[in-house]
Amino acid sequence: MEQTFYEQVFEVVKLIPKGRVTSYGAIAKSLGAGGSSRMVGHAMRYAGSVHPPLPAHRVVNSVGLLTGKFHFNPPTLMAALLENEGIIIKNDKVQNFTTHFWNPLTEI
DNA sequence: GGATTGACGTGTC
DNA sequence: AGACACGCCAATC
Repeated sequence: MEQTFYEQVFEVVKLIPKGRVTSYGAIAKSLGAGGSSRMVGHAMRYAGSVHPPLPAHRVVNSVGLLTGKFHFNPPTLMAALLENEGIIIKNDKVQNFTTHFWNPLTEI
């Protein structure tokens, strides 16, 4: 099986350290997708379909907004998990986003 | 099989 | 600094 774009996305997401978050665009860039950041979002939609549920709660948009929180089982689960990892969520938004940001381009 | 939407990002006004 | 517009490509209708 060739590593599809989605599998690579899953791999990167799984590599996100605990207490850290990243953005769709950063993942897309690290995979060479560049502007195809939306593909990362589509890949995340498969997060609930894959066997090991991906820590999709660690993936937010470029401003640290929990855009996909409504796709979680209880929509509040995303913020709850992030807060459980020491990340502050306010107004469905990651506080100190740049501090908790995990750059796959650099850390991978 | 064409048209629309979408867990987004970046550039421009 | 906030709001609007465009692009990217896949999945769904």
